[in-house]
Amino acid sequence: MKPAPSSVSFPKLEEEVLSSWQQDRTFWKSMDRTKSGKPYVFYDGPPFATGLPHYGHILTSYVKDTVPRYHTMRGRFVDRTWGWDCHGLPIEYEVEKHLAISGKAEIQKYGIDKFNQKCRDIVLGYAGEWERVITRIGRWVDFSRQYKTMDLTFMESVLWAFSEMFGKGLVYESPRVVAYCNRCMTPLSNFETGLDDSFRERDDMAITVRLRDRENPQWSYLAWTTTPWTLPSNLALAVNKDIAYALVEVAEGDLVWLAKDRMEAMKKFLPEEPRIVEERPGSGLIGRAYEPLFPYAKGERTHVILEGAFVDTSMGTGIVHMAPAFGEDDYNLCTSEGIDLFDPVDHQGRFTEAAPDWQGMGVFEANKHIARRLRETGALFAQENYRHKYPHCWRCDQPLIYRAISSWYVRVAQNREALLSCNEDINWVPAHIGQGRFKNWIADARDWSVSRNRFWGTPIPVWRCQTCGAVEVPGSIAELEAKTGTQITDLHRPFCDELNWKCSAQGCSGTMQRVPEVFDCWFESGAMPYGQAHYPFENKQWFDDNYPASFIVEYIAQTRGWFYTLLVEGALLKNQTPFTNAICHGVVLAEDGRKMSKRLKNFPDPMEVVDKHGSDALRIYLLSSPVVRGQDVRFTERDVEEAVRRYLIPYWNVFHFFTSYAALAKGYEPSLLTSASALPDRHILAELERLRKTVEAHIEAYDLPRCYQAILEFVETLSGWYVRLNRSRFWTEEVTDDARQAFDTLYTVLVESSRIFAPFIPFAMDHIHTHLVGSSVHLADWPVAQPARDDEKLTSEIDTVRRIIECGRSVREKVRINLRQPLASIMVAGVDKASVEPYRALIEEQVNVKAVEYPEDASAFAARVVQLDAKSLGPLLKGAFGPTLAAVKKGDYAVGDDGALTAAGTRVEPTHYTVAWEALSGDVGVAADKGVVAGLKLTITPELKREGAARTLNRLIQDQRKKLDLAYDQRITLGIEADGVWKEALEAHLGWLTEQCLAVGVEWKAASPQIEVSDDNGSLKVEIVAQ
RNA sequence: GGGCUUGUAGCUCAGGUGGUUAGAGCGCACGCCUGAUAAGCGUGAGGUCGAUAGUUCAAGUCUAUCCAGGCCCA
Repeated sequence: MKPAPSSVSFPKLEEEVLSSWQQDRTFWKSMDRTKSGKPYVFYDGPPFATGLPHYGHILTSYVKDTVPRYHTMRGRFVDRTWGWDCHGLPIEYEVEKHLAISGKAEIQKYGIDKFNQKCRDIVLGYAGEWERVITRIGRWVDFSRQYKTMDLTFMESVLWAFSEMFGKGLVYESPRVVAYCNRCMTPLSNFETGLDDSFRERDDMAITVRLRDRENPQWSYLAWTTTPWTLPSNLALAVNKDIAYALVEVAEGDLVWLAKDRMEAMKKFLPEEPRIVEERPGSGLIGRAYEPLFPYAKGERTHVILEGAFVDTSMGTGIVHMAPAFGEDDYNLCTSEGIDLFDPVDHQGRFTEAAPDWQGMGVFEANKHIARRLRETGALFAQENYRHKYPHCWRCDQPLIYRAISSWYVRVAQNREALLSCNEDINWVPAHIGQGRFKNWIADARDWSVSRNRFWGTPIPVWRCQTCGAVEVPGSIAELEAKTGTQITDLHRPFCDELNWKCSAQGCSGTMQRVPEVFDCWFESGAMPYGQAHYPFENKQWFDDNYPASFIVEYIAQTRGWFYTLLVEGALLKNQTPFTNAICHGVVLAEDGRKMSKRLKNFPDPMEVVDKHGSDALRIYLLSSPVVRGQDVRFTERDVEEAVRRYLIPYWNVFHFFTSYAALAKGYEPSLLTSASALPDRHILAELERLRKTVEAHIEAYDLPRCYQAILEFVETLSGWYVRLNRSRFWTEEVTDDARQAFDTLYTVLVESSRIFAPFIPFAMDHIHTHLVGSSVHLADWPVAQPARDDEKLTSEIDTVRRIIECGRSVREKVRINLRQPLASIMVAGVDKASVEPYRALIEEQVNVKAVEYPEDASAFAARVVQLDAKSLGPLLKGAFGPTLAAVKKGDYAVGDDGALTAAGTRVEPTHYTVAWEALSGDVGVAADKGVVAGLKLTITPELKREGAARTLNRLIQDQRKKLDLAYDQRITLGIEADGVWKEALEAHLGWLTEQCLAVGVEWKAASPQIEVSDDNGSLKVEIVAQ
């Protein structure tokens, strides 16, 4: 056994372990040795490679590494392939920036083929950086078999998924109101409009218009809007049936309706003392028809008052103008009422010939012209400036509009029950996600718009006959090739757009042409289980055998993202949840509690933290924090350092201790043992067994913080208790039976605990395990259960002994009697003598007392306290329990001959109380801890005083030896001049002292002393001469 | 406005099924260096458990309301 260095740089150690992993192909070996094991399937959500990995990715990666490492050690085959998300607007935006172009028109002018090629060129731009970072932090994942969402095989599986859904009648095309950028000529996803800064203050013109009732020319309805340009598209008004509306006289014979609650807000446009002619609830207005403001829109059921539950009185007039082409509520309400859209605005946001008065005019420009026209016709009731938050395009900064755009939908809403039932099969960590946020989200899931009017993505595989409108949705490349007779090597636009074939409808000679849209990249990530396996074109059996996955992990926002899209596609395609366990982690915030921001530089670079403290420390810090329970965490470098100090260093020191002394012990060859006979050895093995059980239970429940807590407690017991107390057993060159057992015990504990720690602290544990055993810990099996090591009695006895010792230390600290000063005895109460007695010598040594006593009558240092058994007595006594407890606490009770206790007039049977002890208050010589009371006899007899002085003298000499830089085995002679207690101490303990400090001779003269003391003990001079 | 979530020591956090005296680390104070470890060890001070009301013999824990923060939805 080679001795390990006493200290180590963990980042450097990690680099060495990394290179050994690389050299020995350790990851591949671990896959190889489990390849016949039962698969443990985990799905890896693909990230975009357009930016560098940040703490969130690193956190997710740690979880994605730790859990599979554990299951690998349990013999499961955990395939881990990397994936990349390649498609979508973020990539397109990067390319637009790069090419200095913006918007669909410019992209089309530039050429879709060239544009998409650029996307392909940059999409893996940071892939190398990612691989470097992921590798450095110690995540094992196969980069050589990575899947990409832009692979032909992946895209084919996406086609299959969509076509499958189409075949089940789960797909339809429909307009929907979305945020739209006139300049980029594309809708924006809610992800994009949700970006910081996209909602900004903007001043708009808010106008209130009057719309005249068709039957009663005296009546008008007041409607308020901040988008006058939508008024030419007005098709209806909406009121809330429960709100009170007032008919107010504004001039002779001129009556207007508005919500009564809004009169105050509108008062400057109303007469000073408005006369309410009539009041009605909204239900009394529903169905009335009014005169259109503009003559453009024609329709049968248009220009009537509808009921809108969304109408409230927080702004406007309580009567809402409905332009179904330009508002979500408007659209939903009007379509449900059978009113068709009227959309006189083109893709660039300009009025078309459908609104001839404004044709060619941009909508924002049109606002003031429309207002002027309305003023001229008398329809303008009021006009104000209105400052509000308004969404802007995050790319070109133009204000967005809301408009109905045709889109392809997956029917989610009508399948909510299926989603909910799938959700019941998922174990969520934390559990509230599954019953709260996620469940609520799917409980009112809406149909999912899966198409985007863009370029870089998997094409929506819908071909439509240009003549008769027939639709075909091919679900495979083979099908497409058969129809077109061309070989397909790329499905991206524009190649897929060029694929046509003759319509097969009877009597139709039209051409089947693909619709222009591509998929929302979320549809592709939700199809990841199929795409990565190229299901069902390949790996069909494997997939069917291994669906659903056991485990996935992502951050909490993905309840609306990947968690959701996976579930939707799994439920619709497989009628089964795609994953059965999900860890939902929180967000890593900056130390100041805000989001991490590169601009603010409020966080340290992750790789610098890794270089400084190591990846193990970062992993420990993150995975032991509440962030893996779905809460947010404020990143603190201090706490990463703390992980090094609390976990790594103490464990390393134990390792160093073992290897150093094992190297000195002649002929010692370490071997693993299953059990030991010596008490301390049995104890630490019992603790080891408990550790294994605890960690196993928690990791199986996907509770990572509790695993780390168990690890920490074990490290503390091993280092602070077992090694500290058993050191002397290892100081031997001769390997006695006891020494061998101590060595083998510690060896066993180190080997097995390093295996238990391995998934959680993979670098350091591999180094240590390899040093001890000669092979990687990640190629080892998880330790098997050792029920024989279990010993609850022993562990609880040791707990008591530790308490006694701590009480002793506490007393000494309080009364300022140094541990070097021996005392006569420690008196103990509140413990079972028989279970403590075996540890008598240990207590005496640790507390530095001559005896341990268990006085029959402990009243000298401890007070009797009766402890009522609240759990059994409470329900029995009910209301009498409180007073009884209070009386007992005051000491106001009596115990009868039969052992029954009476307090506050209540009789308590002996089975309902126990007697414990607490420290006698005011006695400084006593300390108590959880029922254990210990008192020290503080009287220092002259004899004890001499012994204490001798020990102090020894310390002084040893101190001086060190100052003189003497070797451990350097012999010395002492020159001493002493009087008082010092002298007495020397007389009594000279033999002991010379032995302790390796003195071969003593002279009672100190000509040039290095030590000079003068205190209560007298005066002392000591001279040390090396021999 | 609705949903979820958090509120426990100066700071960061633990606290199955209600039970008498609420725990840990950091920080702070004090003490301890010859035998694995000063990147260490020990001891101690520090808390009306966000507020109020309720249920109960008994509430940090259960219920309701409110206050404050976070995330999401509208």
